[in-house]
Amino acid sequence: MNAFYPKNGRVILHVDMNSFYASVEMAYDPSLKGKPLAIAGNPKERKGIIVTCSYEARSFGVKTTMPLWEAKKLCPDLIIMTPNFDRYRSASKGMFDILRQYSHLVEPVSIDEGYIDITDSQELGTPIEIASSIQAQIKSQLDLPCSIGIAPNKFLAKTASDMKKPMGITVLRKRDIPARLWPLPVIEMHGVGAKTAEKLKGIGVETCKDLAYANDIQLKSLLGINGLRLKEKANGEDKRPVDPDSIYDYKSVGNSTTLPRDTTNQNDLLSTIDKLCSKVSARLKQKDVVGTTVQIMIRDKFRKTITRSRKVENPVMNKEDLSHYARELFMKHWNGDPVRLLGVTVQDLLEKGEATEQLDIFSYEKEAKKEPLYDVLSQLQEKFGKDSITKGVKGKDKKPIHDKERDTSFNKDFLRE
DNA sequence: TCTGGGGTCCTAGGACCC
DNA sequence: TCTGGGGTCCTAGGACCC
Repeated sequence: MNAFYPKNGRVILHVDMNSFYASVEMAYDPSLKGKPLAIAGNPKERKGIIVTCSYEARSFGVKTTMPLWEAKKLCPDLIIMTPNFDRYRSASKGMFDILRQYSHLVEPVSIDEGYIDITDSQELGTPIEIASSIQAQIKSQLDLPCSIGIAPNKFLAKTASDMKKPMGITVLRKRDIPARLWPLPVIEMHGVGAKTAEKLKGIGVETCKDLAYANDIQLKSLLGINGLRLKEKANGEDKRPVDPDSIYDYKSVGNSTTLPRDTTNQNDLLSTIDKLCSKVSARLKQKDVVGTTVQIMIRDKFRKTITRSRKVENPVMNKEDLSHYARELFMKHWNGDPVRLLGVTVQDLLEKGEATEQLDIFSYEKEAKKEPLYDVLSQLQEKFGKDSITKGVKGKDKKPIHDKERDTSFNKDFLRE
């Protein structure tokens, strides 16, 4: 029995890579080390915002999501690179491979951060020894810095990893909460943004301590179920398990793009929709999933954004079907104003195997008639009623799609750190 | 001369059903 | 002749995160 582990309860680490994209570029080209570096999109395509920047750049006041021109004003010597996602994905895989050497309970939450449940890893050392070893290994093998939080649950571990950057290791125990969590303003909490912080201020809640003692009824009416969850977290309570399979549980797959300039040209807009559909379709195929809801997104020059979606009778995966629905939605809902951004997303995903299984009982018709599946299905729907066909592929009959054969590589394609 | 792109989760109203 | 109380599904929007 290791005295550093609790008799009951868990030990969770949260590993957070420091300014990940910028650090990967520095590892790739060490001459960049020590210099103000930013990863940003191309301003000529109106994508010139800072995605990540090095600590040297941050010392000039450069921040994530800041427009490039503003960053340059603050830091004229800023080195700017466009993202190399393949490098980041590969570094990410290396990082998670290292984490899995310490426990099989590793849950990636984004390309550059994840949780590890080391409750049953006592033979490897104390929690601090394990964290130090992970940090040292990531540094020596990948030349990348990270911060690690050690705590009895995910929320506290995440909070702890934020407390010391870069290359920090921070323990946050239950008994540390009054001194270390409660003084923080609520906006520092994971899950509290500007809007929620403003609402909370309205009922006199400004610090995490205020939140920890806030009135349940008031919180519920102000923020819904999330208000009560936030209060639990402010009290250091969080029962969510570390789930290694959560990355296989896709809810939606989508792509969007800001156009080089606002346009009302219908041909250009439709061909952009087609391109987005091709990308989404390729990703659906790669994940081997289909979806039953198609959604488009249209943003205008005032950045006002609308989404329009429809449930489709038959699961879509290929780009022709997807384009058909996406174009239809666009033509039905576009008001003719100049468009800044377009997006296409497929939701209500199912494993492809499962969806075809549901349809297999009708396959003799498909074979006999040699017609596209959707035509056959619409006929069957007329014959048997809508429910007889659609029930099996939607709603509660659907199984979550994480029962896949385990692929240990990190394959959720996040774009940002 | 501004504000990207990938997601998740929650809410709320209306349709519809029993 | 004026109307309840469940529930689910669909759609749209919003808050938040990295």
